[in-house]
Amino acid sequence: MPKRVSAPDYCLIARAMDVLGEQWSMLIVRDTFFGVRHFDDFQKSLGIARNVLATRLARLVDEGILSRRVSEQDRRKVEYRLTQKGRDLFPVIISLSQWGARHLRREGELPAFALVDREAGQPLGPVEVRSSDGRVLTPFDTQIVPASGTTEEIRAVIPPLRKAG
Amino acid sequence: MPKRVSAPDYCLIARAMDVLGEQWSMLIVRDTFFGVRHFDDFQKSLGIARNVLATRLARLVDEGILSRRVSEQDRRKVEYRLTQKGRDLFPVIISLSQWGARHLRREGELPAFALVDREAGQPLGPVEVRSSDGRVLTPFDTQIVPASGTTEEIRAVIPPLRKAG
DNA sequence: CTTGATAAGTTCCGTAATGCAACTCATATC
DNA sequence: GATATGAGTTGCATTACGGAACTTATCAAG
Repeated sequence: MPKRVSAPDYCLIARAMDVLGEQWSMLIVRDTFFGVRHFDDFQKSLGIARNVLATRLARLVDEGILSRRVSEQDRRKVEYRLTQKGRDLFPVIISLSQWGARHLRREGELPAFALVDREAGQPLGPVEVRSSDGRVLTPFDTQIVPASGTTEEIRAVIPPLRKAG
Repeated sequence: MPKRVSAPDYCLIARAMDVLGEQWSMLIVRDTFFGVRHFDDFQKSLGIARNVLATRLARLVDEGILSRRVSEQDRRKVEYRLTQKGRDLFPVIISLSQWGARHLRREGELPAFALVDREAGQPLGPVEVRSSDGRVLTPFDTQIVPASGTTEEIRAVIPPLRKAG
């Protein structure tokens, strides 16, 4: 019975982090995006303890992010794959990786691998937050509102963020 | 001296999760996006233990994601704010929240709050991964390549992902 | 200028999670 | 049959977390 991190009752980010915020979970998902399928490969790729890996994989399967199936060709092997729910984490993984590339790269360091668009063979564009009509938004361009309000009510509720800081 | 989760030496996602994968860190960042500034407010909002909160805030400041300054008006108060590095997590936070909205909402459940575009008062569009020329990409439309290769070399390196599964 | 309240942490300690190595168990290979 | 492989378990030492009480600095009131 794993300890749950927060009170994920109201906020969807909290609820998402309840699963993905467990140590190693996001990196296991990343590995599956990059084609890792098998227990021992995850273990070697991440250097994670085997018991913890077993716990994490079970949870990710339980949450419907990964599927688990025994290989037909070799019934010793178990294959973990992303479900659609798991694949929908694509923007999360890519935006994390792009944030890392912008802010965590040591001076002069070049990445060993890149993810490219298969069609053009080009690097991906930056993942951006947009309005429903396509304008790129910064945090300052957004505000939180009670979800039940109408648009008119909405604009009055929360004072604009100030850029001070 | 906090324990570091993985070997964050090569992969930028691993390095990002070295900070943000610590329990609570992402939720602290989320709170700052939504205007939380003060120690006790984080504590009440998250229900986190005070010692752990102190550790997390110190680490986030140390990593340059949050800034810490003593209030001019009341020198008892300390203000934590997002730095530019922290604000650049916007797409990560929003894509996480959208993933949660798609996959973690209980039946019939409506969110209490929504983030809207300030100008139009409308909900945000979905955060998407795009090619450099703007096409929306799924995981199947991408592949990993050694970063030093040319475009021509690149396309031969890794066999296309199969949609089987 | 003492008293009381507030804000931001710290300290202490019991409980829970992690890391590590060795072990099991089923299946495949020689 | 003997050995190897893959996917986990088990047991135990180490580390991190949760909770409550405590400290320190500052402010506001009388």
